[in-house]
Amino acid sequence: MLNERKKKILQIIIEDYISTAEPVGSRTIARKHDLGLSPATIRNEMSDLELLGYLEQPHTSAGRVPSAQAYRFYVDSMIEPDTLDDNDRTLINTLYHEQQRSIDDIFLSTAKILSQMTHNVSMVLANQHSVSRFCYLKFLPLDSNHAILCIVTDDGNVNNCVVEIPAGMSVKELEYMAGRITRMLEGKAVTDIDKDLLEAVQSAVKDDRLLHSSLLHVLRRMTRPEKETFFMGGTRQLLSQPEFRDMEKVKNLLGVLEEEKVVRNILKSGEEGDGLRITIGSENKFEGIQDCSMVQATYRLNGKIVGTMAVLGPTRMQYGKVIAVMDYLHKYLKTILNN
Amino acid sequence: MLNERKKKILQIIIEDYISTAEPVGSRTIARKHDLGLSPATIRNEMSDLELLGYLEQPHTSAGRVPSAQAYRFYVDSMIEPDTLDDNDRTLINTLYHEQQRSIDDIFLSTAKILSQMTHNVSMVLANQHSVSRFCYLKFLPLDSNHAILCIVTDDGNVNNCVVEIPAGMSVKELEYMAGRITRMLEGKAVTDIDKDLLEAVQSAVKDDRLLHSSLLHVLRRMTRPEKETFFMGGTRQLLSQPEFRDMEKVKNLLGVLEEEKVVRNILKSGEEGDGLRITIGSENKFEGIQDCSMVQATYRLNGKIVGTMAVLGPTRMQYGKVIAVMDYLHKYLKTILNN
DNA sequence: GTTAGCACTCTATGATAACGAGTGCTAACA
DNA sequence: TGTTAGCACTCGTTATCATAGAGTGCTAAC
Repeated sequence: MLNERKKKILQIIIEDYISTAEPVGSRTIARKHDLGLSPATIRNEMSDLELLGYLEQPHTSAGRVPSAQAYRFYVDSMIEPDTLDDNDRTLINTLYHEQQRSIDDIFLSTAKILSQMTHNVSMVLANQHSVSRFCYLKFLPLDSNHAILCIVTDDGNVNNCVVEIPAGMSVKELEYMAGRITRMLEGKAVTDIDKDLLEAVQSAVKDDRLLHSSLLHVLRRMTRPEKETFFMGGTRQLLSQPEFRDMEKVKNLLGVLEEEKVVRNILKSGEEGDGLRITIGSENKFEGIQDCSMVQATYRLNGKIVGTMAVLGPTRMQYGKVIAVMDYLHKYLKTILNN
Repeated sequence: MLNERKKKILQIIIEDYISTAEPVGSRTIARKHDLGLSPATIRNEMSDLELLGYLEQPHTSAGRVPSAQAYRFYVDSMIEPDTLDDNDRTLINTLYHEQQRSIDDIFLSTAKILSQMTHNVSMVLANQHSVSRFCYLKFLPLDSNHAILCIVTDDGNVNNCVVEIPAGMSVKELEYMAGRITRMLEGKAVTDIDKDLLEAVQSAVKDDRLLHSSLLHVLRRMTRPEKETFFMGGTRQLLSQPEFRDMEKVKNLLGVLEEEKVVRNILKSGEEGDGLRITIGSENKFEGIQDCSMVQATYRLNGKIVGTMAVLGPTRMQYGKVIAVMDYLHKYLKTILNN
């Protein structure tokens, strides 16, 4: 375990590096902070810290830079979340009140705030349907041989699909079939679709193949991940970060971020954890973002995931600030979502 | 008017610059192309072309670079669209057949192809509803005091919104009201909503304010631009272009592209023109993309706009190739959309 | 255990020179 | 009169070199 002095020095190095992006040297530390220690002493401590794996040297005559291990230690045991100052708070409030028509607008604002305040890429994934339940299935007439298959959920959503009315089938029969299927699905959560249920439904319409495939199509669409709204913003902010002065790095990262499916997966995989989840550098399993850090928060309503948001940036990230902003947004979202 | 020789030389310079991104000098031209002219003669012609506004010199001892005016002339009077080679054709076919479930998938593929084949940013805006017409309005029951207001259009779409059932209103009354409104809207195109119509509808429900505002909300949502699906891709490709080696430029452009609304506007404003529309450099009215060129194609079905796609890149763009790809995609989309 | 001192390392910076591609001009040529 | 060879000149790029500055590690003294 590190003694107090080593801890203190490590913390100074990390925080200095986070704010300047320059390797930190012993002289600088001695000058800037009144530790009552000479550069030489600090040098010795730094040498130890390097051996222990907390620091790295870009080259012999540069200062030292925190390792991923150092950030992990920092985040786990010595970080104290910033408190947002008044500027930040009013900025958040302004951005939120710009327009707050739909849920989507709210999440869009959230993403904007996140990237604007942390100068990193922000991502928000909102799973609006995770808590909804089936109400009933109904056919709405369209023209002489088409109808609209509608599945209504208790949150008031209508999932629909045009179907061809099987030749020789009367409206009555169609209604009867809708009633049968309704009874099977009624009250079930959309996330609870499973093989058994699908098979049961299949049996109810097995005499008509077209109808069956349409029905499955709607059911599947209701639960498939693309149904979740997704926002991302702030790629521009990244370019201002000194670590991305190298074009190759930017290209790599943008390549990943451009693939919406990949990003969705990254977010999905981080949902399991409860509350805040911080992934540093190579702790991340996904290719292309392994020299980045990610701070992710998942929101639950009655235990079910309703959304997740994340900030992605260089490992040299203002963890304290990011955590503070996320905390604040969390509370905000909670009250909004409860209405 | 330029004489043939000047034209020829201008064309060589433009095409050379497009492929190399380096200023073109008289010696290079003489060496690469067998014009039967010495560098000195070419130099004289280039000097003339510069005076006429077709060429620019980055600095005295560099070669010359085509001006926006030159590109305009090139595009208007001397370009011959490339023909796609077999590689390109099979690449397109492969990408299209990856998955073609929904209309959205098709447009997504289109955007991907565009950016991949032209190495530029691609944007696609699909207005799926522009040709649809009202069928009827219906209330679906939800719970004891809520219903779902549904507006069905003849393309089989259901636009819905949860409404509170006014206290003391019976199901019968609700159905009667739905009937009245249906008769007003029946057969009208969604794009034909105007003030008069809205006022007429208002009178039908004026005794209930909540219902009225919900109804307006749905009607408005059906026509508002955000309803149009939008895709963009290929920002990564841009970074490979030598003109974007300068970080500031990249930041500016990304800043614009990140604002989905702005990009939608840019696309919208180019829809008026028929067929292909090419905007070069400062011909573009939008800030931030004024040193870019844009090639845009708008698709119509029965005279109504159903979608528009565009390629955005540096003014030094392979216009011939871009046009060829767009032409090919146009035909492809036409046949698909007709089903 | 702490610190001053010193030699050493390595990057960044700036100056200088050489190079090369290109231009414009002039004079000669067909 | 249009074309071309020749030449001086310009200017960005590249290479080389010296220097300054920040930092390190080690040793010896406090």
